[in-house]
Formats: sequence, structure tokens, C-alpha cells
Amino acid sequence: MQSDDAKTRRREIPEASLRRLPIYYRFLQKMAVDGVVRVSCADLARGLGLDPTQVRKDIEMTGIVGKPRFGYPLVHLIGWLENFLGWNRAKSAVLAGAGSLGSALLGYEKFRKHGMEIMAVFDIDGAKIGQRIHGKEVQPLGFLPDFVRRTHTLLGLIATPADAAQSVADLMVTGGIRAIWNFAPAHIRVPERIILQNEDLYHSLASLSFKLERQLGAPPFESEISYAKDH
Amino acid sequence: MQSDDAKTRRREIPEASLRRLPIYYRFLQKMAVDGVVRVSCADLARGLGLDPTQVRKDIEMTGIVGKPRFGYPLVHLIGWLENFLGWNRAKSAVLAGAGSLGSALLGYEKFRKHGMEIMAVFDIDGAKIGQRIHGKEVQPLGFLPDFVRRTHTLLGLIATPADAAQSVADLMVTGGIRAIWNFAPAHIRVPERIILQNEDLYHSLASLSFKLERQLGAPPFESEISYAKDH
DNA sequence: TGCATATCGAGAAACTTATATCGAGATGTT
DNA sequence: AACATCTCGATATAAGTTTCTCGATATGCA
Repeated sequence: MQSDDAKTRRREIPEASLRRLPIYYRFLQKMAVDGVVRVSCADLARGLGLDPTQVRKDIEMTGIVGKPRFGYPLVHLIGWLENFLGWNRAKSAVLAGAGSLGSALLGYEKFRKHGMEIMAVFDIDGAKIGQRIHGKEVQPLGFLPDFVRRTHTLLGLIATPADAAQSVADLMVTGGIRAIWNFAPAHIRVPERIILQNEDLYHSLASLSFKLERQLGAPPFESEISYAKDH
Repeated sequence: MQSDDAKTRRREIPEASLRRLPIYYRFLQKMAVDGVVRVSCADLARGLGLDPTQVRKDIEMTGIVGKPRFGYPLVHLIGWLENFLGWNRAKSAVLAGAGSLGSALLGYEKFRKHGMEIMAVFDIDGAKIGQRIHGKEVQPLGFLPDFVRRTHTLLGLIATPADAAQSVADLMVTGGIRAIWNFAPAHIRVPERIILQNEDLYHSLASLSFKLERQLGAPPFESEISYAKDH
């Protein structure tokens, strides 16, 4: 809002670009393992089958400056992206819901490498409370707000059944959480200031299902087999 | 004319609208349980905390026609959405990867109510093959293409580790799959004709992490990351 | 050294999606 | 029966995103 230079450009990056950065990030890491030391946007585009202009735009959005005819030093670009996304700074999180999805999330070791650490798990089911899942003891859901408050936890993950999601979100907000990552198939409402990210499978399923039916209904596709944006 | 209009409009619905339809759908079902018999776009918007204009636009996109001053008959609208999304027509699916995520997906009873039925599970791990998960016996991954071919399976779910995702996708394509729902944190490439839906947690995590850090305030460091360039 | 070329960076154009506005028609009320 | 009002549907405007184009510059090579 204040100015337009590189410092604040970070704040104006399109959501779509933001979501593509991990794709580049992973590809860069793979290249690093292969011993590559420099990379151009065109290299990325070729390797990933994406549009070169889009790749350049996305990278440019992060504020890093490359050199014409050279590209970017690979390791430096990786570090830049990590820093840009905040993946090199730990953020604590709590998880609500110790069912199969919650357990799977708890087991994701890699989250820690991406700046997120799940500090505690909560559930309302008496049978689950006290159990240990991936080394974390399941605590009563009622303890959540106080835990969040005491430890200044920033992020809350919701992996409960749909009908519990709103009340769990409310608990998190009560405790002073800053962002919610909602895996429950439910539309939840939170105060404006809370960052909310929905991971609703049924949103995707709707899109997928519709497209699939449309394709099936349409004339049974031209038999040319061409790879997307790959030429 | 009406139906022709509606049919063509079906093909032009924005992705964003498509992904919001399940939100309306669920809210409508809740209303139906409460005995409501008619609903207006404004009702939906109010109940969900969304913009009324957007709701109307989305509903309109599906081609249903409402009545001024009345809205839509609730049950009829629910049925219309189900039909529009194809949730009332069963589509068979296969799952690759019987780890924690794969198991969780297998356990989602509700998928069937949304038109998707997972018919078989495949894994490459000898220890898992033969085990039963949620009533399905895990089969060797190599059997996948033939299974897909024999049963004309439309949809493939990938819940493998990242490094296996591309080869599994290739297997599915070989078998003649029409759409892939990819849960592995990997960028996979498929022929143009294949519908691909990525459910990459790290895309979301990037967005969430960035927003969280931005909200927390001061960019940790700005200009000192300008790589000292040797000549 | 000087030229050809790959690559970045920025701005413009095209396209998509979201928001605002307005007219028409159905309903409920007086 | 007439009127006020609510709600849809369509059009217009704005905002956001992607794609295209072009100039500038560093590098590699002759």
C-alpha cells in the first residue's frame, strides 16, 4: 500500500503465482542434487512443461533479480524462495482431530522442513485422549484455547468431522490463533483478521467430477496424443 | 432453446464457481433437514457469509432458472446441483498407494454419495500387498493398468510418495484412465486429454505461510539478500 | 575487441473472474 | 385490483491474472 518498490512487491504477488512457487522450489532442489549450479526461467519451464513467461513472471514476483544471459545461481534461488515463503522460519501449530486424517497429518515429517511444526493434538473423543500418535499425546479439546494462548501458537489445523469444524475454529480463535488450515469438509466462518485456508476435498471433487462428465459427454476426443504445453 | 442454452453454459462455468457449488450444496442439505422448502440466493449468501451477487452468479451458471420474488424450490435446487456436478452418477476409481493417506481416502464413505467409488487399491510394497484396508485387498501395482483397462475405470487417485507419482500416473494413462486426482506432493505430466487435479498440500502451505508471515508484520530482512556477484 | 544470442525485466494486451447496477416480473398486502 | 417490494437475470464495470512483445544487458565466441 505504501510504495511500489521491490520491498512491497512481496505483498502483491497473485495467489496463483504463490501456489506455483513450490513447484519450482522442488524442481530446483532436484537440480541441486544433480549438481546444477545455475538455472534460467526457461530451464524451469522446459523441465516442468510450463509456460516460460509465466515462470519468469512468478519468479520476478518474489523480488529476486537475475542476470541476463545467465539466469539465477541455483542455490541462491532456492534459499530466496525458502525465505520468501517463510519456510526457513519455524511456526508452531496445533491440530484438532486425531482421526485418520489427523494422524496422517501428524506423520508428515516434511512439514517441519517447511516451517510448520505441530506442537500438540486435541480431540473430543475420550477414547483417543491420552493415546500417543506419532509421539504426541492426544489432549482434551477443551485444553486447546489455553494451550494456544500460553504458547502463542500461530496456526491451527482442523481435521475433525464436518459438524465439529465450526466450534473447533471458534475455540482456536478464542485462544488467539492467527491462521486456520481447515481440512474438514465444512464452510467455516472466522473473523476478518484470521487467515483461512480451506482444503475441502469436495471442492476439488466437484471440479473433477464435472470435467470428467463433460469430457465423457463430449465427442470421444481427437486421437492425437500431445503433451500439455510441451514442445 | 432453454436446454440448449443451459448445455452450452455448462461448458463455460468458471473454475472458481465450480469449486463454490459444494458449499451451497451442503448448506442446502442442512436447510432441507430443517424443513425449509424454498430458498433465495440472498438466503444462501446470508447463511454462508458470502457475497449475494456472487452466489446468484454461481447458481445462474448451472443453468437453473428461479422465479422472481420466490427463489428456488429447495429440493429441486439440490437435485439440480447433484445432477450438474454428476454426483448422482457413479464413477469408478482406482487408488494407488496404501499408506496413511491412501487408507484415509479409502475410508471416506461419503465419496460414494458424491459419485465416486474406489474399486481397487494398488501398492508396490510387498508387505502391504494382500492386506485388507477398509474391505479392499491391496493388489500389486503392476496389476493396475490391466485392471483399469478391463473395468474401464475413469478416475485414478495417486496417494504415493512424491518420487513414485509420475510413474504411477504413467501406468494409469497406459491403462486408459480419463482423469487423475493427484495427492502426492509432486508435479506430474500427463497427456493433454487427461484431466488432472492436483491436491498438493505444499501449494496451500506456501500460500498460508506467506500470508501468515506478512500478517505478522515486518519482513525479516530485505535488501541484504542481494547475492554478492563475483565476476 | 566486437558481434550474435540467450535471458531478464517491464509494459501492453488479452483474457478471466468478481462486483456493481438496473430493469422486469412474481408475490404478498392493502 | 392496484401497488410496493423482493428477487432473478442480464449487462456493465472493475479487478485480477495470464500471455504477448520488446528493449536492455551480460555472456560466450570468433
